[in-house]
Formats: sequence, C-alpha cells, structure tokens
Amino acid sequence: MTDAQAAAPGAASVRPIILDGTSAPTWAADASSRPDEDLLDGLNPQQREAVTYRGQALLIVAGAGSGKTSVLTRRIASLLRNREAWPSQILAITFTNKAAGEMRERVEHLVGDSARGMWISTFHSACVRILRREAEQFGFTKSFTIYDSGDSRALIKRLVKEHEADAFGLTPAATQSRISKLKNELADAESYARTANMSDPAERVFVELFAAYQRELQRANAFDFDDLIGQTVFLFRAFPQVADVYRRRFRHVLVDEYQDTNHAQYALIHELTRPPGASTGSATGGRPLAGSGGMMIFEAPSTGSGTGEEDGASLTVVGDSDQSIYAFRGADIRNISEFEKDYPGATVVLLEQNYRSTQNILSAANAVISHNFDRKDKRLWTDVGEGEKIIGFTGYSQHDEAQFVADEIEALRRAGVDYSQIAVFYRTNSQSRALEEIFIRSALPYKIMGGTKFYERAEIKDALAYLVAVANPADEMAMRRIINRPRRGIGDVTIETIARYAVDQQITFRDALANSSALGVGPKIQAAIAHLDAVLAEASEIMLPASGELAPPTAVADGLQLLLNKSGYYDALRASKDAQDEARIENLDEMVAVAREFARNNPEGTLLDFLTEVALVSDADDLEDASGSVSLMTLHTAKGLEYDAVFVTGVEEDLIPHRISAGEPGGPQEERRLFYVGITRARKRLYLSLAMTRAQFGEVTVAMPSRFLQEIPLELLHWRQSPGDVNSRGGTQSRALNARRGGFGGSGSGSGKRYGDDLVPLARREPTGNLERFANKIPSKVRDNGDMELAPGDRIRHEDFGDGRVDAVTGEGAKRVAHVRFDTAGPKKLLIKIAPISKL
DNA sequence: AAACATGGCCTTTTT
DNA sequence: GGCCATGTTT
Repeated sequence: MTDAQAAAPGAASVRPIILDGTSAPTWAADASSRPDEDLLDGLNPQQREAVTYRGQALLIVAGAGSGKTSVLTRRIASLLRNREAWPSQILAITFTNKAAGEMRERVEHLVGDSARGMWISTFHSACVRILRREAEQFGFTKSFTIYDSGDSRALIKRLVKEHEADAFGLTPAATQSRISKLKNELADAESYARTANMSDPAERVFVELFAAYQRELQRANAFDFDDLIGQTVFLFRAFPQVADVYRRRFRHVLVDEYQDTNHAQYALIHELTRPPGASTGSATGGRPLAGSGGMMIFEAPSTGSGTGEEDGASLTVVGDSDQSIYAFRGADIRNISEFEKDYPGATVVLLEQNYRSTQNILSAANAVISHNFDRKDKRLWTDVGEGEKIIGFTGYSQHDEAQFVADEIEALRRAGVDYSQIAVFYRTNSQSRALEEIFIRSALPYKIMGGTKFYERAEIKDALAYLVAVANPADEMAMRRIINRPRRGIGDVTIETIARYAVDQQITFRDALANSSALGVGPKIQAAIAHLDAVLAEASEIMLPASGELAPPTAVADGLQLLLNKSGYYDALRASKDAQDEARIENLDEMVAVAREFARNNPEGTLLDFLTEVALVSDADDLEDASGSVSLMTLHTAKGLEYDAVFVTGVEEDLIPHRISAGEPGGPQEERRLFYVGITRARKRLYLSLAMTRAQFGEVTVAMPSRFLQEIPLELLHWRQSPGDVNSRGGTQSRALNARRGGFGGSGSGSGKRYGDDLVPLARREPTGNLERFANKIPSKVRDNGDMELAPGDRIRHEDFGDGRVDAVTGEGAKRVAHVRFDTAGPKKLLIKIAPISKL
C-alpha cells in the first residue's frame, strides 16, 4: 500500500455520515432498494445483525465455524456499499498476514475496486506503517529495522555477556521472555524498576539489562516485535495530535481474533477508538453523501453530530474465548470477557450455528471444551447431520503413526478427496520430521505451513543483514553479522577496534568502515574493510537513489545480487567443498527470486517495504498456495483454517497437554482449547492419532494417551487401533508387517477408558517383533536407488513392508515413483530414489 | 583467525 | 539427535 492510497479522501478533512447506531439502520424502511441487500443472502438472523448493526461498539462472539469471516467481510462491504465509509476510513486487524490477504480478497470480491485504500493487516503491519511515518517524532528514522525474535535474542545474548548477568541466573532466553512479557504490558525499564524489588541484585541486573537493551535498539534505529505495538501506543499517548490524525482517519475499526490480543494491542485499539479532537478541537469536515448513480456529493462542514464533539471510531471485535490459545505470549482473555465493561453500551451478537463440521465432530468438540470449568457455556450445533465417526489410531512409534496417516491420506485421495483439502496437525514443530520422512517416501505431496525455516537459514539471514546494512546504517548488529561473512580475516579483535573507533569519533559502525586507514589495522585487513565499504556504497546507490529519484522496481533484487557477488559471498560458497554450500547458493538464488517477485507485486516497493514484508510475513508459505499438497502445521497455525479431512497427531500426554504447560496456571485449559481448535478445523472427517513410543532427542520414551481422548464420548470415536490393542501382549508387531486392516482390523475394540487392558482380540497379530525395532525405523543415512530400474510386474522387497509387486512407475529422474502392491501391507506409492527396497 | 572436537542443553506454541 | 558454546589445535 502506498502513501497516496493511505491519504485517500476523508483522511482528515472529509467525513462520511456515521449512522446513529442506537436504533435500526436508516435504510430499514426501504429495504428493497438498499445497496447491500445481496450481502445478507444466506445469513441467519444473528449473522444479519452482526452485519447490519451500527453503533459505537459491537462484540461478535463467534464460535468455531460460525461464519465469522463471512460476517466480517460483509460488514465491511456493507459499510462501503452504503457509503457509510470510505475505504480509507476502515482499519481491519487480523491475526496473520495470510488472514489479512484473504479478507482483502473477499471484500474486493464483494465491492470491487472500492476496497482499495482500506487498511487490512495485522497489528504489527499496521503499526509499522504508522511508525514509518511518525518515527521522526521520537528519535527514530523511517528506515528503522525490525528485529525478529532471533535478532533480539542475539542482542540480548551479547548484553547478558557484557553485564555478566548469567552470574545472577539470567539466561538470554529467560531475559528475552521477561522483557517481552513486560513490553506486552506496556512496561518499560523505568516503570518496572519502580515496582520491582530493587534490593534483589538479580532484579537490579535485569532492570539494567532491560534498559541497555532498549538503548541498543534505539541506537540501532530498530524496533523489536513487541515495540512495534508498544511504541505506537507510546507515540499516541505522547503526541495526541499525531494520534488524532489516525483517530479522524479510521472511523471503523474491526479486530478479528480478539481473544488473542494482549494488553498492548488492547491499549492500541483503545487509543485509536477514542474521540479525537481533545487536543486541537478543529473537528470539521465535509461529508460525502450517497448520491444516485454512485456520485459523491460533499456537504459543507457542519458542527459535528449533535453533541458538538466527534465520536470515537466504531469498534467491532470478533472472538471466541474457547479459541484463546496465545496466553503464553500475553494474550489476555479479559479483553474479550470484559468488553462490555470497557465499552459501555456495546452490543453483543452470538453466533452459535456451525456451518463447517458434522455433528459428530461438533459433539466431540463440545464434549472436550466443556471440561474447561472457567468458561461460559456455549454449544455449537449444525443441521448437516452426524457424518462419519471420528477415527482413532495408535501407532507403535511415531513412524508407525506417520505411516498410518500417509496410508489414510492415500485412501482419502482414492475416495476423491483432494490433497489440498487434507491437513495434518501436531503440537510441536519437531513432530513434523517423522511425518515428512514418511511422506517423502510415500511420494505424498505436502507443504509445511508456518515453519519459518527459510528465513532462519544462516545464509538468508546474512543476505538480509547485507540489505539492512544498506537500508539502516545505524544497525550495528547487521554490520557485525556481515563484516566477516564471507571470511575476510576480520576477527573479534578487529571488530572491537572498529567499534571503539566509531564510539570515539561519534560515528556509526558503518561509517567507521569508510576510514579504514585510520583504524590502525594491518594492510590486508584494511583492504578488506575498504572493499566491503565500497560494495555497500555501490549497493546503496542502486537501492537508495538520491532524494527525489525513484528506484526502479528491480532495485532490490539487483542490489542484493550485487551485494552477494561483489562481497565475495557467492564466490566463497562456490569455492567450498562442503556439499551443503551448493544448497546455500540455491537458497540465495531463491532469495533473489523472492525479491524479484516482490518487485512484480509491488512496483513501487522500496527496500524498506521489502525488508518489512520479509520481517513480518516471514513464513514463505503465506505467499504461496498449497494447492495439490497436504498441509502440515502446528495446532497454533491451524487456527482460522478448515479442511475436509483433519489429522490431529501425537494426542499424547506431555505433548497435548504439553508437559511444560501442565504445571502453569491455566495451562491445561489452554491446551484443551488448542485441542478444541484442532478438532473444529475438520469439516467431514477427523482422525486422532498417537504413538506408544516417541523418540525425543535420541531417547525413546513411552507415551501415554492424552487425557483429552477420554473426554470424547465413546460412541463418537471408532478406534482403528486403540491404545489397548497396542499395549496388549504380543501387540508389539509393526503395523507395516501386518496385512492392511482396511477399516475393520481394530473394530473399535479399545475404549477411551480402558487403556492398557488386555481384553482385545489378538487374532490378526503375528508373534514377532519388539518395541525397539520400531522406535526409529528410519535410517538416517541417505539411500540412493536413483539408478534402480523398475518396471510393472517386477517383484521387490521393502525393509518394512515385505514383498510386493510393482504395478506402475510414474515420474522422472529423482522423482520416479513406484506404485507397489505389497502382499501383506497393501498398495503403496514409493519414491524409488530413497525407498529401502531391493529387486527380487 | 579458522578448523575441528567436545560437552551441555534442550524443545511449546508465534507476530 | 541436533544446536550451540567453548576449548583446542594449526
């Protein structure tokens, strides 16, 4: 979004009619001609109310799958269609960038181009936009850097070391999380010091660290994630006239996922929706009127709306306290539960009808969540019918469990369910590995959502640090990161020499490089420094042309390419013998491609825009679609999404509920909500799976079924293989060696309440095998069958599945896939290159 | 300064 | 099982 759009009509001088929302909308008498009639099609009465209600404050309590996104987008569309608001007067906050993109798309679909100029973004993105404009007001520049948690951890680590804070038991991680929590409460080092017990030396050191951290951020012209929100609030409070600009501008503020807002975000919303004008009093503005034929007519400024004062923006929040899963990062459920107190006169609309899931899935969800004692009772219902039973499965190991998931996905696929309509959830990111291994072997297309891996790779962080060094020369962290990458023979001693020189001369670290001859370092090192300085200077000419000029769209990509080439970064990787460095080159090429893609999508995008996007949209998956692939993600990432078929894996004690949260106040309840969120993502089919053993950092541990499983009524759940089946004597057989059970093997024998019992039919079991064998049956060494020639009819032997016959071979080269019918394990697809198979 | 070896720690979830 | 920090060697 450009500033030109941001400054669309109505920003300060023009104000459209705000309907008096205490009673029925003004067009109610003439329903037939209202321009938003079609927006109400297919909505139930509560949803209609949520779309059409006009007033200062509206809380929409939206149960899972109750159509809240639809309601929210239609509400925005109706404001626009009825000419109650200009696009530029709408601020909609979502939780993720992905959700923001989808909402924008849906609103555009409803109202077309007039959606342009709306702010639909996350809290963080919105605050960046505000801060970039206003940074000069309080000691920053608009080219500030955004520190992600990795960056701030690195900085804190350095400070902890410098302050020798570890002697007081302050680890970098603990310090970082404490600072983050405090910032979420809008505390700073001074205000915290006033309440802290300063006779405790550890407290004193912490306060010192906190203050030093904040100083360093300011010096580097940088904000961390929490600052983006907190400093915006600070800005609004310290400069009311600045705040008023935004208060006048945003007349309709809508916040999704309100149950997951923290105090700082709550305060921000409060500041934004407060009546403007207290500081300047010049509350004037023309008003556009809805004219026939879509013409806008502007009324002369009038004296306000009755009271003589301007109202605050109207606020709409949407949330569901049963889906609050971010307390760990400061989300305060009271924001939603006390909304009516915070906004007297607020109206509440309840959406309880679910349009997503079958009754069986909903009943299970209701049953689980009802175990949370501290909630208002709310029951989701549907009229789509019972649907399939929930399928349970217990694997012998995480790989066995993963194999079940893979097999079942193939079965769904054969039954006509598209891969893109299937998702696999897990509690912790590390669980994805076992699934990935099996999926790769099974040639099952998948996509990991939300894992920020790409941008966390060292080479990508290096590339970004080069860009930051150009964009924000004050950022010493970035400079320190790149100064010896690639190796230039510049070690700690030289770095400290430069840093000292910079302090002495009162210049930045970056500028100190320009005086390499004055540093008193050896000639080789001096030349290396001068070269780096020259490369950075050349790059900034490309990416940051002199004021007035506009950089060409390709500037960022070109500049990055130049930096990587002339710095010697590419050369160093190419010269390396390490096989991994080849992949690093590919990643960097990918990074350049991302920059070019960005230029295509944002022809006017600057280097800063690019860095902002990368910092805030850091998971690349938000940008790509997952069409044709199964989606893998954590339960947290799953919030807000829905799929025809959902697998919730690792439903074990110590995983969900996670062992760390078990002891925390409110922890088990939050974990239950997390499980609830997972369940309610499913439209038609839900699978709950677990493993009896799980390898956690080398060690194999025995896992117990999650307590949450017992909260699901027996009749809703069909165990394909229950925990009891697996625990029974003789039950340590690998599933892979068993005949395919085809949906009747387990026969629902186990129950959620009889784990470990021995009363399970054993007929189909074979007597061999032991637990260790299955604990980790994936060899870590890379296998390469790339050359194996296979043709339909060939007999093969697989390490786990036994003998089978090749039905067909598809794909090319490294991606050749064998379709094999195993004598006992049934049909499988195998990636030939890596499958543990041999020809017979 | 760089390359290599060892030992400790760990893992919750994310903008 | 892997990351990171520290220590040792060249």
